[in-house]
Amino acid sequence: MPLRLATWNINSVRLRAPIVLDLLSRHGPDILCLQETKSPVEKIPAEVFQAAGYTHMVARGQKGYNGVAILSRVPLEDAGHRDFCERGDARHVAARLEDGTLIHNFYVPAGGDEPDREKNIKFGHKLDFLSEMRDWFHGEAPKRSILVGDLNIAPREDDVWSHKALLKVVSHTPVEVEQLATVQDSGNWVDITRKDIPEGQLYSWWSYRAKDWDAADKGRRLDHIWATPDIASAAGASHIARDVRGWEKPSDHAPVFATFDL
DNA sequence: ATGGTTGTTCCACAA
Repeated sequence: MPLRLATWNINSVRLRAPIVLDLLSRHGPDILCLQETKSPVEKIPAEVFQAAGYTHMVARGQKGYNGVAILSRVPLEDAGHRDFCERGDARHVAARLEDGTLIHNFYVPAGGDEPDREKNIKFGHKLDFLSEMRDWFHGEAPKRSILVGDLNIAPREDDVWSHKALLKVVSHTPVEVEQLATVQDSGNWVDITRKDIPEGQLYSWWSYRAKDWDAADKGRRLDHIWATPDIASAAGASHIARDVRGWEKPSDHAPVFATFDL
């Protein structure tokens, strides 16, 4: 059975419930992982998604910031979460499918503006979060696992509109790119999007601040789908739905898709 | 070098 999976930083699930429904009806993923829901779990309009066939939800939330949720039309169970950096932030949740496949949904800290942990504690928090991910996966040796989310790092030169212009911009600095590589190595994670689309510019986020995001096209690939090697070969059909960035009242992120023949 | 936009909450802050 092919499993169609999507990840999308929704930037308020309550405000954007209508376009979540549009995405579900037009693209019909089996599982949709959301980040920046910005809502306590009990205030997520789960009944609206249930009515559309997405009868399962695993989520963590808090008031105003962060928040992650997994909506599914196939059965899955809550597989817990980890409180990275012990701040009580809702930035990770995991779910297990009936066949045992584990799905991690992450919202990595954005890291502020200044890429220097001495001057900017948010950047330090981002690096510490990534170190904890690395150490955790190093100990876990994940199997049959999928990791998705807004990792807030665009690792490759062709994951940003200008490598040179962004070398000192948080999300594409060498220290972050190296740190993300250590996370990837620690779990033997395969970048599924780039396995399927190895060549060319690829973005999943465009700032709200650009006056014409589509024409300027100053994007970054911040949203990722990874998998462990035992199921990476079963993955395909990767796609970033760029057009969604142009919908009514859009998120600044576009959803990323992949299919797994599990 | 600067300012540009959006969302939530409370009278800023985070992205």
